[in-house]
Formats: sequence, structure tokens, C-alpha cells
Amino acid sequence: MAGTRLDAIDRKILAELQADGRMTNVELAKRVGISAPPCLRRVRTLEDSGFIKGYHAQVDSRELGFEVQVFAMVGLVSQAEADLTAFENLCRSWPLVRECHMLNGEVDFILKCVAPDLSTFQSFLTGQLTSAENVASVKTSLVIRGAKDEPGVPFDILEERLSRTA
Amino acid sequence: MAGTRLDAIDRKILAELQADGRMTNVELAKRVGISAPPCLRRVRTLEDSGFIKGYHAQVDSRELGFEVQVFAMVGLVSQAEADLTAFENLCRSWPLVRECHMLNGEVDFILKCVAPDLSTFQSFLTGQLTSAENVASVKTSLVIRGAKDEPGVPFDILEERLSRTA
DNA sequence: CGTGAAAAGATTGCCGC
DNA sequence: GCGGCAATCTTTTCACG
Repeated sequence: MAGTRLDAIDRKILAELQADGRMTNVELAKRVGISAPPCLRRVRTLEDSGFIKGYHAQVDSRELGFEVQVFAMVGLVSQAEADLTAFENLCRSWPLVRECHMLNGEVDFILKCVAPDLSTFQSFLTGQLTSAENVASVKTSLVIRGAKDEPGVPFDILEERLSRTA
Repeated sequence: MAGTRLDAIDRKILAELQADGRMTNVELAKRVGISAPPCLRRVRTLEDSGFIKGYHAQVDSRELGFEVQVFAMVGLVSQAEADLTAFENLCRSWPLVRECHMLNGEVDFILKCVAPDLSTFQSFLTGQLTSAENVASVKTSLVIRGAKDEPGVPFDILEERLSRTA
């Protein structure tokens, strides 16, 4: 499961589905150069083995009324493993927190948050995040504007790297 | 286009497709409580009007060989508009940079980067990012582990908020 | 992996509200 | 404007080589 090797076709499938996750299987099969049935079998295998974790429509958050996007840097009082996972679980329970990553360096976690407006975010910040158990410090930065937002990974780099090794 | 109002069915469609972007249209229609043809028409309209910006398979970056994920905080020398957009365009040209957001506060931009390994990232950091025109400072933080990574927006919050207003 | 056939889904046109 | 029905075409899916 972990170290499973993917061949060139599998990687092409992943790249295509990352770029357009709603492509039909026949179209996908055509692009990767095999017929539809084996192509679908590969996709199922990639899903089952966890290489594909899901499919998501990318929505326009601002158009939908989420005007505010914020990065929050969080420092904890205790970095004991139990306290780290406790904070992670807290983040998972907060809908406004879309991403939570543990970092090295001065700060312990970075959170990406969205909110309909500033006051909603402020009340979350003061009422939930800053006042949560074990949270020592929170520094927030508002996103003024987004310049790039590409989900996933650059498959070009992967292929380039593989062709150098091969 | 901009201020177009969505009804409850449209919002349900968006929520469902955000959760599972590869759902069939009949399944989607069943879930939102209308028949397939009007459901498909709504989806097309949502795509054309930009509420849906695309569909993407979510891949496991680590399994795919992108072991390194880094947040980079970038400060620029000049924050004149032309210099800001120049830096944004630079970020768009770098495959390792997946996200670039302009921030308020001390730092000008936050970048989310991925790389196959540390040395690849380091050479990007020193060779491209730090040495780019107009870049004054770069502070990087390695992601030790990911705790939450939900694309999109919390539709629950949206509905809750709309029901309070209604 | 491919072929072929059967089932399911997508899509269009038309009707009524 | 909206959704539903029915016909048609495409895609998915399975059995088999």
C-alpha cells in the first residue's frame, strides 16, 4: 500500500484527474492511451490505495459570501504529543478552519480559515481559538488578495525527476 | 454574474459537489430533490457563472513523492502595485508554489510550496525565490505533519447564517 | 489489456406550470 | 422563469478471451 509503484499511465491518470476531476472515463482513457475498462480499473485501484483521496468541486468562496480569508499562526503552551493532537482535534471540529498544519520553527501551527465577514472571524478568534485550552499565542494575517491557488502537486516536476533517474 | 443570488437548491448542489465532485448527475439530482435535467442545467449555470471554478481529484502528495511541504513568508522591497503583480506573476510561473496570497501585516505574501525533497526545495529557495527581483526577505517553515486539509468552504455556516437572516 | 453487450447515466426537445 | 417526462445518445460496467 505505502510504497506501491505507479507506472507512467497511473501518473498520467492522476495528473489528468487532478486537472479535471469530472472528466468522463472514456475521455480519460483516450488521453492516457488505453481503453475504458482497464482505465476505470486503474482509477478504482488508485482510489482504494489512497493515492486519490477524493474529488471536489472548487467553488468561488468570495462569490459564495466568504469574504474573509485568514492565516493564523498558533503557539501552544505545551508541545507534548497529547497536547498537540488535542489541538489538532479541536481544529478538525471548527468549520471555519479549513487547514491545519504543524510547523517547525517559532510557531507550532498554521491555520487557514475562512469566514463570511470580519466580525464572524473575530468572534471565532476570541471566543474559540485564542481562548482554547493550551493556546499560548495567536497571530493572524488577513488575505488581501489571492494570487495563485492551485490544488495538488506539480506532476511536471515528478516526471522530470523520474526521467532524470531513469 | 457577480451578485447573482443562489437559491437553496443551488447551494445544496455546490455543497454536494464540493464533497464529492465525481458524483453522477442522477445521484446529485436525487440528493437535492429535483429530477436530472434541471439539475444538470443548474450545474452548467453554476460552472458558467464561475461559482464552480473546476473539479479536482485530491491526491496524496506524500505518497506521490512530494515529501516536503513548506510555508514561505515573503517580504518585498517595493509594494508598488506593479511590483506586487510582478511578484505574483513570478509565483504563478513556479510549479513548486501552489498557493500565493497577499497578506496584511508585517509580511507581504504567504506561499505554500511542495517539493520532492529538501534539497529540491532549498535550491528553489536560494536559486529562485530569495534571489528574485524585489524580494527583501523570506522566512520558511517546514510542515512537520498535516492535521486537517479540507478544500473549499463550510456550507453549514452559510446555511446557518442565511436561516438567521431569513 | 481489449472486445462486446447490457445497464446506467447524460443530454436534448418538448410540454406544462 | 422553473421543473418534469420521454426519447436518444453516451458512458459505465461486467463477463470473457
